[in-house]
Amino acid sequence: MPDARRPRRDARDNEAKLRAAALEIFEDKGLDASLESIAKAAGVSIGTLYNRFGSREGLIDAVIPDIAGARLQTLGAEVLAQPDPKARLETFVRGMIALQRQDPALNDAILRRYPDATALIGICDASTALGQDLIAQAHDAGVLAPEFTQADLFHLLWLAGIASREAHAPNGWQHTLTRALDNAWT
Amino acid sequence: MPDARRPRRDARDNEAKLRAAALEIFEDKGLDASLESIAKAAGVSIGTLYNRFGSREGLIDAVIPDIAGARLQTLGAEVLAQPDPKARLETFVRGMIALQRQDPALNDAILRRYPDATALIGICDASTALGQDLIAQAHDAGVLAPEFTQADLFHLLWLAGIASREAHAPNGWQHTLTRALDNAWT
DNA sequence: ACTGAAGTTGAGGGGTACCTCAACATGTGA
DNA sequence: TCACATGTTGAGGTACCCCTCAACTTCAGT
Repeated sequence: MPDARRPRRDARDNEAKLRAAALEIFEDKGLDASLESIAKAAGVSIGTLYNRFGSREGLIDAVIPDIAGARLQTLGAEVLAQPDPKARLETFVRGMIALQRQDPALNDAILRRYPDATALIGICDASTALGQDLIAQAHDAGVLAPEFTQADLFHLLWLAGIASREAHAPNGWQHTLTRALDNAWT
Repeated sequence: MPDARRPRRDARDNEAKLRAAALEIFEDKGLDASLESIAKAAGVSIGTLYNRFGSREGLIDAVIPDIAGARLQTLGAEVLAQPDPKARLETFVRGMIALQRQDPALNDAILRRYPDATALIGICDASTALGQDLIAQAHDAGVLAPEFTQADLFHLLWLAGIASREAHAPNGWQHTLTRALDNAWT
């Protein structure tokens, strides 16, 4: 009787191949990339993808939280390295927009397009919490207008997210969004 | 021999039914609505739709320019009724955003998602030209920061457009965008 | 080597949408 | 009335994509 607890080696190999292919394709095309294209890129059948990960959300959660967590942690460190609340909030906003622009997968994550990818959502919630902290600190320091709330921050990043998703996006919209932030400092 | 120049009555009737259905569905779902759903709503086969209009662009051009032209003309009149360049530009921006929000078809038009719908594009170009005039007048009057260019106006309205297209859009993003405009007055 | 559990496969059923075209229907002038 | 130009129809081909499952293959313990 085979050991019921360890997966077979071919299963582990296929899982690894699928993870690698999924990471590449998700980062290139976004989290709504065709699962069949991922299976094909992994050199494995679509049935195996479903065997290993169960669903798109399962695959997302197996692949994206690591990279998303690392990126957000890096940004968090940059933010904390700033000398004052204003610089911290500004670094956070610009950093988030940059992440959204350069990585369709992370952008979809931040937009919460797959709410059932619970591990990923958890990481995004952490970044939202960081944003709220930074808003509160800026308010406490008196450098941010009281009318600029966490909802405004949310809308700013949400706009950046959907703008980033547009294939034929014009350049320069970031300027328009950060202008909105510029207007909020006291 | 039948008169070669006048279409048959059933053809005209079907065309009218298709126009009515297309207008309703385009305004409800946007210009990318399923053509089959339009044919079905018109009580006509999909083949007839293609017979009468040739393509999605043909149907769009047969149906949308009228309504789009009327709406933009109304907005233009409102704009001209304003007493000063600043109020005119602000009325224009808020009016455009309102149009984009309330009518998915007009929004798709303004985003130029169907560049081959030439009649419609012509009308949108006219509204762009109006925007440019208003920017220039505001600059001349010295009420608008020189750094706020027509490109900024374009980005503002483009962001409003793509935000309006999101089905699960949060409310309040308009505030974020108009904050960007607020920041541009001298 | 053998065997049974574990794993893989990919055709196939379901769905959406586009567009075509051969067969059929009808309006209209003579 | 009738012929035929004009017009309608919708099944069917194409192209995506999702997800399943019965048949097949392979791993690994004995």
